[in-house]
Amino acid sequence: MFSQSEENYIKAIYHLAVDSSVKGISTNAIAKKLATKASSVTDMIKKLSEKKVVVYKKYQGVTLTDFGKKTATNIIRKHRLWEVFLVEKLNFSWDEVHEVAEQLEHIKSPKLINELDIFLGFPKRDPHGDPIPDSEGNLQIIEKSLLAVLNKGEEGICVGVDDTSSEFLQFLDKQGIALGKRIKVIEKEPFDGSLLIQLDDKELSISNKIANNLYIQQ
Amino acid sequence: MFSQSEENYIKAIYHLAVDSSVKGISTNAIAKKLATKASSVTDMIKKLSEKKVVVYKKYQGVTLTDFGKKTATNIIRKHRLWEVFLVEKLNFSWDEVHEVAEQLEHIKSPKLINELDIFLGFPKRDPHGDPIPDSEGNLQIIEKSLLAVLNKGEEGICVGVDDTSSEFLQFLDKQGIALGKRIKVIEKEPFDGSLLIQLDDKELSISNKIANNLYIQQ
DNA sequence: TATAATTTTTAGTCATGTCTAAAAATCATT
DNA sequence: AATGATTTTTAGACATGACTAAAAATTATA
Repeated sequence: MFSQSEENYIKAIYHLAVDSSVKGISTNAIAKKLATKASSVTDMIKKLSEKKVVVYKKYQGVTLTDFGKKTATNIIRKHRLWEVFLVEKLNFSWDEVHEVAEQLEHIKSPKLINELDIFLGFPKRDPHGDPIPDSEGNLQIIEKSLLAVLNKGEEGICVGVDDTSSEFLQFLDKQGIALGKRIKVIEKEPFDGSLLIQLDDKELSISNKIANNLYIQQ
Repeated sequence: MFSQSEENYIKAIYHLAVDSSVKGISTNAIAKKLATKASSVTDMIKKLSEKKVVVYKKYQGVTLTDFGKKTATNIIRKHRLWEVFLVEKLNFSWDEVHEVAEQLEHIKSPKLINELDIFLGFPKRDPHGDPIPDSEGNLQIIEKSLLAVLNKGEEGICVGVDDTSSEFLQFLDKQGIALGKRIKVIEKEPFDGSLLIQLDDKELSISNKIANNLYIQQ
């Protein structure tokens, strides 16, 4: 069993490893992600290393063991299932769920999470479009691309977001952009990278920054 | 905001105060309830006293302030709503809910608990028959009596249990005794206080110990 | 390849919440 | 009221997880 603190470190290391694709995750990167100090990270890493969650060599960064990865995906599974519950059953909007799911993900009860999965009908994605690992910790990989890489005339379905800040998610709500929506690139502005897109029956101009935070499945 | 530990102490003091009806709750009683040592209790009590949750005078025991009582009923509200959720939505049996609800009750999110209340249809009782406080912390008092005090020929509806141990609850399940069931006393055995009761269409003999842990509404 | 800059680790401290052992206060008994 | 038993508190220690400041190692730069 892991403490909440340990679980937060495991999750942070997993996420950093996934989207940095570097072997060793640096102490500083973890510290930044968890808004803590590098010295605290070193301490925790030593403990996680003793518990066989990570492989650690001084000054070399850390890597999750298979056991560590499994632990991480289990926490992520819980986090994402709770997010689905909050949005679908308790009327949370997608920008409100994260903070509460951060707490709920630490509840210890295998029965709880499996029954929740059943109750929700085995959802495959969380409200931000991220895949939910199965109870074995397997996570389906989704081929997706940033809206920003589409060329004029191409289109796709909105399947996820990169940035999950409240500001961004509320902006998307306001513009009517949601998971499952079909988006077509009408025009690409070379000057600032902004896009003119078609959404439902209306045309909409969105900045390059927005287009770099929206995932599309073609 | 209170830590989980603080919340557990507040809840323990509240429960002890309710069913002991003595002014000051003793250090030893709290220690026993929380399976901790008296010295730890003294330490925590000092902290809670500084936070205006309890009134404390050395060697005199503690009493919850109004603020403390409100805090306690709020935690109990969360605990019992989660119990309802687990039983009604996630197929938990009433002897399985306590441990998980002990964890869930510490989740901090007013929206979460109010939406959960709505989602469950504003339940008035938890799976053990205990009343659920409203969002103001008000708790309806239910006039109920122990099955053991009924006389021969009297009857009532099962509205709650005193003992909530797995053994007891599983025993009740096995015997077909559940909340809402009508129970009639057919015979009272003076020798050992056991009862012959009518439940549905069958007669059943139960011990005095059982009868002293079942609440009836006449 | 030295030196500077950065990163990482170590050493020591602190807060929380626990414990044991001993001292102090209260309660019970005669 | 005095003695003994019990309860409660105090004092000091420990584990967890955080921090600061300084030392050590690595990386970057000249």
